[in-house]
Amino acid sequence: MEMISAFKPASQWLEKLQVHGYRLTESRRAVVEVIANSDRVLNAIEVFDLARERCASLGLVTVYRTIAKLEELALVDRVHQPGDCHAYVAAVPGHQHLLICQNCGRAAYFEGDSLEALILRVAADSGYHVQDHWLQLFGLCAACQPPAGDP
Amino acid sequence: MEMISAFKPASQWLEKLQVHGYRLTESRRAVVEVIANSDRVLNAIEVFDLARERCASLGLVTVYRTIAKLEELALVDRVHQPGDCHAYVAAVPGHQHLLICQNCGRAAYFEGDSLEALILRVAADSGYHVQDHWLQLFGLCAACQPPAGDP
DNA sequence: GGTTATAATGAAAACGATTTTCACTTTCAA
DNA sequence: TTGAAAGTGAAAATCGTTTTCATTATAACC
Repeated sequence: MEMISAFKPASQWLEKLQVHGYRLTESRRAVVEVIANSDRVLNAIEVFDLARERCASLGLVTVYRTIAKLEELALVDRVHQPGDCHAYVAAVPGHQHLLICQNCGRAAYFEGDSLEALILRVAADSGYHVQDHWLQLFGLCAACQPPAGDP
Repeated sequence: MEMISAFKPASQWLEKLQVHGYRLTESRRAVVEVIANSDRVLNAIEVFDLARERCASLGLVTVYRTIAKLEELALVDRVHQPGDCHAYVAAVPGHQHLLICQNCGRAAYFEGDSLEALILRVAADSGYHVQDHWLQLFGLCAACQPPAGDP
């Protein structure tokens, strides 16, 4: 199994925005670069703070509006975590399962193909028509784990 | 695989509240009965509306406060869904995977033991120390599916 | 390059869900 | 029965997010 990192060149995102009729602005560029270049989940305020380093006049409203467009174009996924449903990550097409560090927010996607049999079985047993699923793992990334032998 | 329904006698919940030093009041009883007797996910307003049928003077604030206590005692789980992270269901100890109807909110728990191998593999590949996981299936329960042959 | 329609902007106001504050009421142990 | 403390509902405060609106910037067209 390979782990898939979420890095995507911001230029591709900007191009996709343009292709869909959206204009390229300084504010938008700043927001896109922050999210596209991050390997962590970020909420609106975090994006705002990071993006203002590139575009001081940026407003929080524009962060929300840009995130909404990026979600619409499937460039960004909204991430739900215990105690926080307001984070976003760069999406990776076709790999919908996330592994998230509960300390630093670092995120990695992985494939979960072995779920199919389980889902079929649950559908058969329950009578539900299963349309979608979420599998997410939470823990500590390598950098955030306490050194071995610590109390 | 067996499907586990979430029914729990409200009296057990009330007893557990009492054991933990919480007092039994009419408002609290009404909230507890609504959630304990529902097989669907409910948000605060839905609980409020249903519980007021038993306790007309009930305030929305008390709904929130009671839900918080029930979560703390692991009697209720907060449910995250695409587009709504503010629903609650009666918890079932030891079975943490949910199947939720996106039409009526009916919820069932199921076991997902086959996940263990997957989680171990992801942990080994990624270097993460995996502490928790969410597996949720979304779809339509038997009652909410359109009749076969419909367009 | 200049012009122009319109998309995008930020500030302020509005919004909805949740939490806090507070004066009053209820529970329950002594 | 009594009294300390927990619990209550209403109102106000708070938080994150969305809407409104007058202004600015973009990019297609000349």
